[in-house]
Amino acid sequence: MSASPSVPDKPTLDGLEKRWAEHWESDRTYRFDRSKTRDEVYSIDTPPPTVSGSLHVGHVFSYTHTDTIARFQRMRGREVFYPMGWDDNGLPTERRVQNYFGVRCDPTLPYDPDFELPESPPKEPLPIGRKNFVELCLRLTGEDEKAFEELWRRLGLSIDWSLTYATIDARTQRISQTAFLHNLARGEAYVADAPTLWDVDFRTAVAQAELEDRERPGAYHRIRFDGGEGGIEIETTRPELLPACVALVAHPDDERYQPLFGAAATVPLFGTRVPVVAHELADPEKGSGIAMICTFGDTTDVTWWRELQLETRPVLERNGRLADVLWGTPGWETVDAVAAQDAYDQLAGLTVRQAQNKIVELLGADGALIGEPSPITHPVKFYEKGERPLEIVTSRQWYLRNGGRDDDLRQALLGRGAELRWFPDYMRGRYESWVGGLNGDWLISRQRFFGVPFPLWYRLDDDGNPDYDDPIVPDESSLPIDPSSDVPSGYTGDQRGQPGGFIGDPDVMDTWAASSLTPQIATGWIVDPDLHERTYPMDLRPQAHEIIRTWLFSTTVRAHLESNALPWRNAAISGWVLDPDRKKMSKSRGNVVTPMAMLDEYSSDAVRYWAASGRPGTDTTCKVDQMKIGRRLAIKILNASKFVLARFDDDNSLPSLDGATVTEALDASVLAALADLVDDATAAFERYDYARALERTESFFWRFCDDYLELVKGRSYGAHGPAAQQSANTALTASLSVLVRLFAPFLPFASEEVWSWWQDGSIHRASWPKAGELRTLAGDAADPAVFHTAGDVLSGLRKAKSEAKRKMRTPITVATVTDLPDRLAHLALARADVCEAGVVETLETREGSQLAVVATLAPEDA
RNA sequence: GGGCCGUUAGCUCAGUUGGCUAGAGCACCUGCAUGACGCGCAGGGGGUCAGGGGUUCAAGUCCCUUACGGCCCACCA
Repeated sequence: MSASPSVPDKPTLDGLEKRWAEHWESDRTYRFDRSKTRDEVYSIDTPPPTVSGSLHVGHVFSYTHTDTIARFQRMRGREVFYPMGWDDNGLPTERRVQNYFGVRCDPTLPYDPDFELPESPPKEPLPIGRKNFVELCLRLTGEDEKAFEELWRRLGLSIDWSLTYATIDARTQRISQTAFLHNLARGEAYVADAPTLWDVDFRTAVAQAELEDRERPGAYHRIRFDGGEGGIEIETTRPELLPACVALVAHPDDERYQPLFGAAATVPLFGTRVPVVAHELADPEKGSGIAMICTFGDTTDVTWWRELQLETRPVLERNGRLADVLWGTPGWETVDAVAAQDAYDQLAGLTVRQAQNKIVELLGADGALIGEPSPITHPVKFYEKGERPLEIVTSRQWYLRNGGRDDDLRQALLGRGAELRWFPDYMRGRYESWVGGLNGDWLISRQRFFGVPFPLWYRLDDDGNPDYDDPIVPDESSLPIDPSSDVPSGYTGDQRGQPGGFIGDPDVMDTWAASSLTPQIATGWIVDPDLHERTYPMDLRPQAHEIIRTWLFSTTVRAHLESNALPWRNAAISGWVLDPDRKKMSKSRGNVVTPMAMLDEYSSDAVRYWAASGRPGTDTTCKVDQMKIGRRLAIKILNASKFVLARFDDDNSLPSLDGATVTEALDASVLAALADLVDDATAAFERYDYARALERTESFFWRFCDDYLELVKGRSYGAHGPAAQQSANTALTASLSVLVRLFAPFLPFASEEVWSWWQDGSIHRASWPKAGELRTLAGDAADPAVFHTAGDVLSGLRKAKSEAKRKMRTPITVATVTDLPDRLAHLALARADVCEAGVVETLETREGSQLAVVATLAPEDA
């Protein structure tokens, strides 16, 4: 502590971010000390933001929450391991690269090391090889990542930037491929040729976790099949799949259809003979009570097809159009191949939507359509990033066991959810309902390009057909590899694609398959065992609630399979930021404010204040009012600190707190109240309730300024002699030190600024305040009630002046305070300060049932 | 269909084991140049704690129920 603080004449928030961000960087304030051992470390599994565009205010919100926790733990003495990652692989980046550069990936093309982009983007997308495409992805994400880092530094995240990773970098690829090969060796990863949900625009399979329902218009079409007595009428929303019909199904107990079970019906237009079957998933209440099963209209069709062992008649191609079909050939038997072909040829090549219109026309002409289609709206499954409804196609895909088809594993993973500490606790329910509702294993392969390749090759037989059952696996020490350019040992490059040679697996892993390993990636599993040992398993997974079913669950799966343990102990789930007010989104006020613009306008501390006011797990609206309040709070801290410190100069130096005592009851009281605050804020932080810690601290701080500073102002300048002055100054400096440290996790810039006026080193490496030390300084007799009572009485005195519309320094000739005896006793202990602050000449007290203040003001004159 | 969260002042929200007369900020109104702060200070008005029922000496707080808002899961012919 320096003897005379250097306080600026006009404290300001302007320029603090830039100045302190540079200091923290050059001083390595947030650099992780890797000599620390696991028990001394607090490690955070930072969510890697998707790098495909820009960060929005929602990112600022949740990353601030984590940063307050990081700063709290650092001040408590833990060595905080707080890396940043970039989620740059995956579809969003691919889509952006295609649009930005005017290219498309054609994985059959070879790598062109001399490739250069044309001067201007070509009209037709330029086909380029996978490696060239990936290089463009890296170029674009590299630029975004720079902008992201700048924003995070400006916001004041206490990240150690030397630890940054990306989900496409070599380390991630090596770890992802290694983990996959372990899964494969243990039988947890397997390949299957099966119906899967398919996005026809992205032309890739998608996983259950990436689905969402959207309400879409549709229509029930009532269609008559020949069969039974007078035909069988079904209702369907997908008449275009009629050529793919393989059976009709009704509930086994449905008396209307029991006579038909085992009989055959004839599909209109196409003349296919299909069986009538029974299954309990058929709902007698729905439609006509009997449904057609197609390969495949929805996931229930898949269930029926599998459980009833029905035929397969796929009509949909992977591009979402109806395939060519030769009727009368095996699998496409019909009572009239010419008529079937005639009808079908009008559908082939059409999109689903076009085919639906056409078939309605054909059915109408045929007489098989009963009545008009009746419009409905119904939920339809979409890929969360997709634009057209998902279809179901049969394809060869990699799966990872996640409990969806194995109850023992499902129970084990539910157990992991129970073991994890959730903040807020009710978020655990989302995990449980998701795991409980899984209906299949995790489909991890994607027919895309910018991702981690499957590290596998397949042998080609003499006819050039691949053997998928016995892949060629690389040595782990050679990872990462790209099977589309690397060659398996024992082969030469010119054997690629040749009979007797090999091919590489063409797919990449789902983006979640890489990001499910962030705890391993961040801590250097297999690539940096020393770091891993010091930081894993991690302490905290902070994330938003909508990715519990994806990121949180998949990370739990990977750690459970690899290490048979949780990857972290705590999960802090943050809410979302809602649009400020849709109605007010007018052009006048430039509604879509970028985070950087908000930081510019209100200051980083102000924006952090808004973010930290959002309680854990709670969705919060983006309120600039709240930022203004934060800005005022930060300015108030500067000014109050200036007030406290400005009285100390070379002649009147800062009191040392070592061995100091306070002699005045009011001073002891405020320190005791402050000790309670420290307990409260610490307990709140320990349960990840940063919002409560902030609210309590803020609330105390305003009362501290309004009441305590006013009460001791005169005394601290010597109005009651040197001993009383010393007591005030000791309490003032101790309080300031504690309050600024309590604010440090929230307002890192203003608190660091204030700290620098009178302390050495960064406040962010200073120790978190200790209630016990405050209580020792306050002494055993200290009672927070003295401060509270004195403040209440002072308010009463002010009220008298305010109601008389007189200035606050107006003298009061006689003040009479009525109150309960014990409160009068408290008042007596602070009597001189109350009179000083209220400018009271004579103070009389009377016992009563509650506080009342009557004041006679000095006459008004010139 | 199953479950979770919420509903407190005009607005945004505190109110943790039930306990004096339900709080804060914003907005509004009235004042005030005061040894830091006018981006300030002092004060004021404003609430049937969503509705109903119950437990209790005592309920914003616990239980039941209804309504509304949001979310998760399941179903989706």
